[in-house]
Order: sequence, then structure tokens, then C-alpha cells
Amino acid sequence: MARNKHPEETVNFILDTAFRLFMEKGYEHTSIQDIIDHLGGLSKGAIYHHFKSKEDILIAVTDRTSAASNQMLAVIRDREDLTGSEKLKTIFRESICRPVQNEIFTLAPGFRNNPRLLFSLLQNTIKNAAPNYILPIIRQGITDGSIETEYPEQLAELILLAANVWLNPMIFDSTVEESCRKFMVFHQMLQGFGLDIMDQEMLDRLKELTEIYQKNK
Amino acid sequence: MARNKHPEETVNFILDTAFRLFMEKGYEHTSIQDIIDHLGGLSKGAIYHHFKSKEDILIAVTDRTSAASNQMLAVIRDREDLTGSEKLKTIFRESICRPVQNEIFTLAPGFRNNPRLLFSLLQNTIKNAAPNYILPIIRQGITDGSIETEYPEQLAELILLAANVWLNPMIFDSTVEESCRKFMVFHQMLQGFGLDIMDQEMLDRLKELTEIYQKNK
DNA sequence: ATATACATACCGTCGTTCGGTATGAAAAGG
DNA sequence: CCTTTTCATACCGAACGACGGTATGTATAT
Repeated sequence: MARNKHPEETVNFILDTAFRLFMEKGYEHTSIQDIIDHLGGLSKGAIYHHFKSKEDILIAVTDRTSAASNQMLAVIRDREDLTGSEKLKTIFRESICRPVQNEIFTLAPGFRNNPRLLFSLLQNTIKNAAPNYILPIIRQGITDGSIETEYPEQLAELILLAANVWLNPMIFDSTVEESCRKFMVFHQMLQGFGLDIMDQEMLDRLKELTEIYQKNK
Repeated sequence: MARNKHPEETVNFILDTAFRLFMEKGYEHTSIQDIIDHLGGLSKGAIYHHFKSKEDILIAVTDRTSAASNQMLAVIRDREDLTGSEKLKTIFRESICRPVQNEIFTLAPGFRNNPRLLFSLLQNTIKNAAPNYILPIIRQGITDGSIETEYPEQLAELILLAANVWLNPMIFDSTVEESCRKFMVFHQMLQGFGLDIMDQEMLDRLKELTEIYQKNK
């Protein structure tokens, strides 16, 4: 294949392809040759010129995916017109309501039988999202009186794990009914921490995403 | 190596060795050859005579590990002298207080950087432990008035995920301080569901296990 | 005698490496 | 200003070692 004047296009092309295959077949069941075959002419050398290993591709894929999400989180975190509690609510609404989720949820089976991808999601949740975005918001909530806890770091982790992992229909393959019930329990759990931030709109959207996923799996 | 008159000893030997290596090096970084090298004379033929694949070994390892745990869960589930709430408390105490945990927690790094092993723990928690052991107890708790919820299936999942995964120092590599704080948040979460079942003894034991793990990692 | 416990030689595929080519931009020379 | 040289970079593809897995052989227990 001819040399590309804009190599970042090639990199993005590889990442797009790898992400799709990782989601469809799982990381471990996607070989480098699989990626090459879906790259339309590009070779093994091209891949190993831009990435140093298969694992490196996975890291780049997840970094790129979480970058978009992180930006949304940062914007909400840094707003000055909301209480801590209101910021959390805004984050949950944004997270499930943003249209890009529709695409992702069609890339079934996603995280089922995909330990590596799930693991990287877990890592990103605990090492990045919780301490850098949720924790400052909870701290603000403590200050402005909208959240009460003695352990903001741990609350951030628990809430985010429940929301991002347990409540994610792609991970535990929930039916619409199960998603709905999980949502209610999650709502109750947040109330136990003094947070009343889940509403009907979010539940409806969660049902919608669950349906999209169930149809494509 | 000579033929063993009691082949189940060989099977157990293979499982012991594989489990140790999976915990120490991770499933993906343990090759069949690695296992053979630690088997003292046994060959690849022996392994593939008793197991049909590497994945099959992993399944057998996790089945055997959870079998012991399941038996304890079954005994407590079927007792007739305890309320649902009391059974949950007994399970949590037993889970962390049983001495066998000391051994397991020395097999660091355990689940860190070990997606497959963590994944099988997650699967066992959701597909087996929650519906077969915790759910009946919660149902009983609803009947006897010691637990209140409209969604017993989901509450079982959430509680067990929080306890087995999030609270497990081997998985998220918690310090003693962090374990302690997680315990308090978990306690608060359970209280939000009307359950006041965590006590000082459990916290002390959790600290102890965390220390054991931290020293061996 | 036969089924089983194990050994060994071998296979295809995997991720990765590496010597090589093609290309284009910048520097040097006219 | 045009040409030539230089050099970094994009990409190619054969080859490699290690891997998981299999086929076949052999010895032993029942």
C-alpha cells in the first residue's frame, strides 16, 4: 500500500478496526492477522510500525475511548453553577444519554466473554475516573452540603463501579427487566448515601440502550 | 513417569500446580510448558489426558475453589435457626474468618493483572453464588421481616459484588487503610438496605488479611 | 485382553522481529 | 531557482520461536 502522507489517519484506521474486532470477537480471539485482513491492504509491518505490540493496541484503543468520556467528565466537574449532587446527576444523565452510546451498544457482544476489555474498563474506572473526576465532585458535595460521607474516595469507587460495570447491560448481559430492577436498586443505594439523583428519563434511556444491545447480540 | 494407581491424585496435583502458577504469574502468562516444568516428571500427554484444554484447567481450578466455598454457603443457607439477616451476617463472617483464606492471600499477586481469573470470579459470583445461595436467603429475609427489598435478585448481586470483588484487597490492591474505609462504606451501604450486620471482628480480620496480602505481593 | 495413564514427536497458528523498499521533505550544491 | 543528496519515516513480508493442541505409541493396572 502506498505511503500515507498523514500517518495519524493510518493509526486511527488501525484503532477503529481493532476496536470493532475486539468488541465483536473479543481481544483474545482477535489475531493480528484478523486486524490486517480487515485493514484493506495494510500489512503486518504497518501495524508494528505504529504499535509495539498487540497489547499496545488495546491500550491505545481504551485510551482513545476513555478520552472522549473523560472530557465530558472534566467539563461537568469544572462547572461552577452546580452543587456536587447536581454534578453527579448531570454525569449519570450525560453518560447514558449521549448518542454515541447507541453505536457502542450495537457492537455486541462487547464485554461478554471479553476479560481483557472488561479488565481495562475496570482499571480505568478505579485508577482514573473515580479519583480524577468523581472524587473532586464528592468533595465539593461535602463542602456545599449536598453529599454526606466520611469516605469520599471509597464512595466514588463504589458508585462508579455499580454504575459503569454492574449496571452496564453489555457486561452482565441484562434483559430490559433486569436492567430496570438494577436501576431501582442502584437508586435505592444512592438514597442510602443521601443522594436522590436518578430519574425516570435515565431509566427510560437505560431500557432503550438495553434493547439496542439485546437486539444486536 | 510411572502410571499412577490413583489418577485423581494426578488430577489434583495438576490443579494445585496450575492454581499456584495462575495466581503467581497470571493465567495468560502461564504456559502449558510452565505447568509441566513444575509437575516434576509429568508430561504434556498427562495434562491433555486429564484436561481437554488450558481453558478447561482454568474452569476446573475455579470450580474446585468455589466448591469449598459453595458448601459453606449451602450449610448456612439451609440452617433453620437463623433469620435471613443473621444468615447474611454469618456468611460474611465465615467468608473472611475461615483460616484457608490465609493461604490464598499469600499467593500474591492473585487477581492483579489477571483478567481471566478475575473474570471467572465475577462469573461465579453472578451466575452461581448470588442466585443459588444469597438470593434464597434474601427471600427468606423478606418473609421473616429481617430484610426489605422489592428486588431480591439484584440486591443479591450488588451485595456480593461489593463484598467479593470491590472489598477484596487482592483485586484492587488495597492498603490496610483503604480496606478499612471500604469496609465502612460497605457497612453504610448495607444499612441503607436495612442491614446492620458488619461488626468490629470482621473489620479486624479484613485488616489482617490485607496485611498478609501486602506483605507477600 | 482391554482400558487407562502417561510419553513423545509433531502440527498449525500466534505474536513479534527484522532486513528491506518506497516516499517525501529538508538541506546542500550549482 | 532548480537539482541533487540526505535522512527520517511509512510500510512490506519472510522468517522465527513459543504457544496450545493432537496423533500415536507404550506401559501398566484391572
